[in-house]
Amino acid sequence: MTRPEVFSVSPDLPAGPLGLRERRREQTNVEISETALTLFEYKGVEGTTVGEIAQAAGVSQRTFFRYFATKEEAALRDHWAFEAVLAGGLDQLDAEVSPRLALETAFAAALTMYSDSSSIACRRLLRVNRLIKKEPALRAELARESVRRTAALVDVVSTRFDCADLQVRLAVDVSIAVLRAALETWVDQSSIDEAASLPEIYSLARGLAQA
Amino acid sequence: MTRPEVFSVSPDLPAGPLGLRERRREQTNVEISETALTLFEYKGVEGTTVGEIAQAAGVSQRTFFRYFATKEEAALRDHWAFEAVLAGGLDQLDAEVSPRLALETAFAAALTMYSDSSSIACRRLLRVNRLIKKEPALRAELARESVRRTAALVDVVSTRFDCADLQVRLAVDVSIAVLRAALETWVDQSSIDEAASLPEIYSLARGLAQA
DNA sequence: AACATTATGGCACACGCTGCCATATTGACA
DNA sequence: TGTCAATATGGCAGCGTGTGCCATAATGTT
Repeated sequence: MTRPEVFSVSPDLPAGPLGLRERRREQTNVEISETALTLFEYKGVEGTTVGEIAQAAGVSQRTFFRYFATKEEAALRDHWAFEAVLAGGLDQLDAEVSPRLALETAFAAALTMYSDSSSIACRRLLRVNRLIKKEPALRAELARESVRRTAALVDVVSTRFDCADLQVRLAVDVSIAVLRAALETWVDQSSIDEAASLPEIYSLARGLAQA
Repeated sequence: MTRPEVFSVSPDLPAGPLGLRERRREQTNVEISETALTLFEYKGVEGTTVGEIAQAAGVSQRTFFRYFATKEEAALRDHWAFEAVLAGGLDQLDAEVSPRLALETAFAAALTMYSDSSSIACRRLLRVNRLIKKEPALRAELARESVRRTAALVDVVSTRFDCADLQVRLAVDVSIAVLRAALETWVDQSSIDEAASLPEIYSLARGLAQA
C-alpha cells in the first residue's frame, strides 16, 4: 500500500478539519472503492468476490466489511457523492414557484459542478453510471437506499411548500425521473475520450419533459 | 423444471388450457407466495429465513428455490401480475398523441382492472405494496427487474413513435414515476377495511403532474 | 513512557443460493 | 393395465455474503 504523503506537513497538530486517522481511513475507503470499481468493470459484479476485492486492495475481507456493508456499495461511492451534491442545494428552494420547478432549478444549479466533462468528478460519475446501467445488482443497491433519500426529499419539500401530499410526491418522483433520464442519456452519449455535457442534457430533458 | 412461463404454449394437449401438472405447479407457486407474504408481514423480510417459508409451505428449501430465485421474489408475485396488466394494454398505444400521453392513457385504461377496491386483486396488490413501502429488500428486488421492464417499454415506444431517444426515455420514466406516486398515495390512503380508488388517484396524479 | 482509543485480522457461524444425484410422481403410449 | 420417459422433489455438499467476537497492532493523548 503506497501512501502519497501530500499533507504530512504538521504531524504535531490536528489543525486540519480531519485528523490523521480519519484521513487515512478516507484513503483506504477510496482505495477499496477504486479497486472494486475496476474489478467490476473487468469481471462483472457477480463474477467478483469480496475476497478478491479485499486482496487486491491490500486489506482483509473482514476489514472490507468495516468500510462497506456490501460489495455493491463499494462501487457506488462516487454516485453517492453525486447525490450529495444534488442534495446540497436543497436549502435554498424557491418557495415562490411550484415544488417541481423549484426542485429542478436546484438540481440544475447543483449540476454546474459537473459542467467540465473532463473533470475527475465527471469521469468517475461516468464510470459508475456505465456500470449501473448494465449491472442489476448495482441498481438494486441503489434502490435500497433510494427509499430513504426520496422520503427525505419529500420531507424537505413538504416543510417548505404548502401542498397536498400527492403533489409533493409527484414533484419529487418526476424530478428524479427527469434527472435519471438525463443521466442515462448522458452515459449513452459519452464515449471514452469524449463526454457530453450533463448540465446541457439535463436542461434539454427539462424542456422536453414540459411538453 | 422449467421456469414459470406465463404464456405456456401447450401444443396438441388435453382440453384444459393447462395440464394437471402445470396447474399443480401453479398452485404450489401460489401457496409459497402466500406463505412468504404472510411471514414477511409478520416478521419482516430480514427476519424470515427461506427455511421457514419452505417449511410453512410444506416444501423443502431446495424446492422453494425451484419456484423462486430469491425469497423476495416470492412476495412480489402479485405485483408482477399488476405490472403484467399494465403492460398488456401497450399494444394499442395511440400514435397520434405524445408518447407520454399515450402511455398514461394506456395505463389509465389498464387500471380499470383495479377499480373495485374490495376485489381480491386489489387487496393483494395493497398487501404487497404495503410491504414494498417498508422493506428496502423488496424495493431492491423490484429495481433489479425494472431495468429490463423499462428497457422493454422504451423499445415498444420507440418503434411506435418517431421521437428522439431522450424524449422516449422521459416519457417512460415520467409515466412510471407518476404511476408510482399514485400507487404510494393509494397505499397510504387505504386502511385495512376501506381502500381508496386507485384509478381515481391515478387520474388525480396525472392532473397534478401536468401543472 | 504509559495509557486509552481505534483499526485490523482471524475465526466461527448463520444464511442465501446452486450443482449434483437419487428417488418419487406423473403423463403418454403400447 | 403395465411400462417407460419426463418431470418434480428432496437431501447433501459447497461457495459466497455478511456478522459477532476476541486478540493484537497502530495511533493519538497525557
